[in-house]
Amino acid sequence: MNEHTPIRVLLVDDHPLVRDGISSRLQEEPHIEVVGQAGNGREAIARAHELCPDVVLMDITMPVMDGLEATRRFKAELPEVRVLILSMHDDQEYIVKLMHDGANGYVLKDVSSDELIKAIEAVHQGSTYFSAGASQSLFNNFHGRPGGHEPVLTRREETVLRLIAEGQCNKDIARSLNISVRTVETHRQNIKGKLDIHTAAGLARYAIEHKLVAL
Amino acid sequence: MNEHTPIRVLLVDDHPLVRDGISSRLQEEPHIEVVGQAGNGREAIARAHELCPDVVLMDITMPVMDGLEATRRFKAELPEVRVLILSMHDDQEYIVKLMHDGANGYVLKDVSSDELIKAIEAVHQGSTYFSAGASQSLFNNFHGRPGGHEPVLTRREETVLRLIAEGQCNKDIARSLNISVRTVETHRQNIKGKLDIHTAAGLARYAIEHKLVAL
DNA sequence: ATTCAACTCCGTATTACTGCGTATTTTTCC
DNA sequence: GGAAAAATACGCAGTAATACGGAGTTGAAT
Repeated sequence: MNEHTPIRVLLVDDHPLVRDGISSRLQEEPHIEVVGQAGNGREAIARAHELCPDVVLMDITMPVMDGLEATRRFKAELPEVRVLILSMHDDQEYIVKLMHDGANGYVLKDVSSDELIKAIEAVHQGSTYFSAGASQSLFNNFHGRPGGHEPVLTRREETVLRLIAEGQCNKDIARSLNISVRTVETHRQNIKGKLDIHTAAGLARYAIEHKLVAL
Repeated sequence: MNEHTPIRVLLVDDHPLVRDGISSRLQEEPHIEVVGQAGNGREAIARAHELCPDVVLMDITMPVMDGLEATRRFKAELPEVRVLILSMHDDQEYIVKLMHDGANGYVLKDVSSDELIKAIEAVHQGSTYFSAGASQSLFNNFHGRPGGHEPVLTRREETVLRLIAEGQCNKDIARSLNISVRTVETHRQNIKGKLDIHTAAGLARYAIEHKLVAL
């Protein structure tokens, strides 16, 4: 990297304390300059237009506009800006979506600040950076199970699962979907078989975890 | 506060990056010294025994041992240590529980680092500190509903609910808690009565919604 | 036209859970 | 120390869900 012009970083996280902290740590590095901060995606884009940062270090979960949407906007409006995602969640689904939307790297919040700095340098140079946990996830997802070990539910099964997770009993579900209770039972059985989950509560948990239902 | 002996702070958060950041920021204050860090509650207690910090700055959600349990342990084993909770969630239930367990303050992660420093100073002096959002919550909780329309589960019921939401069946729960299946059934019954929820899936949903279980 | 997966429905036997009741022992609190 | 709340335990009739099994229909693949 160029020692004479520091890497200009825009910090985006909805927690000022976390921003302040990371900012404070990054300022210790002479070749990195935190040129601004933002508390959500919309702010981030506005500030980026003013500040022309090299790298945007962005959290995913934020109010107003989250990291996913913001990444899309960045790639549309300011494609020259490198987007480095900083997330708490080692979540394949997120990672895949984000990379698809043009993010240049993904770093878990449980890395050291040294590794974060390496990541910033890497994406600034044009590389793509994944922290250890994240790349592991991706690898598993793409290569580990070609057929997809993730049991995939059919559309109908997913619908039924959603209703179960909403707290409806089989009778209610049958009425909702205009099918017989027996059919609902069969779906339920098949779902449990596929997911290897054997209680209704477990199914609800699964559904929420996989974002089939909102809370 | 005494300018000659800095406030000794132990930083507890499961994200090294967040720890590093906050640590870096706190070190800028001459009257505060970060004497150590820990990644979960158990580590925190071990380190506290070695380091004798004045203030423990602790996250709630952590692996191995979370902030709630850790706070209880601190108050039992090291009552002279002041515990300042640092949380992302402006959640009445958490706050009430924590204060009951002896925490000395509660700061949301969306405060500025300046306010965090004030909070550390306050609890070190023996005061109790709430960040703006948190105290607002408490106020609402105590005054808004005198009778308390929110159905409150007992500790045991909460435990049972947690296990249900984790997908265990009554038999498993009974074994886990060393009580009879009938008793679990009774708890389940009482929980459903209090919450007016009538399916296991609904209970799981409730538990997740109210952060009794992690996903 | 055949094949396949998804969706639908059912029988039977078993197990799990519900709803309602009661009762004893701890804990907690004043 | 005594009242109140919580936790524990049990009975029992009834309902819901599970775990097996089998089977007919439909629509898309092509």
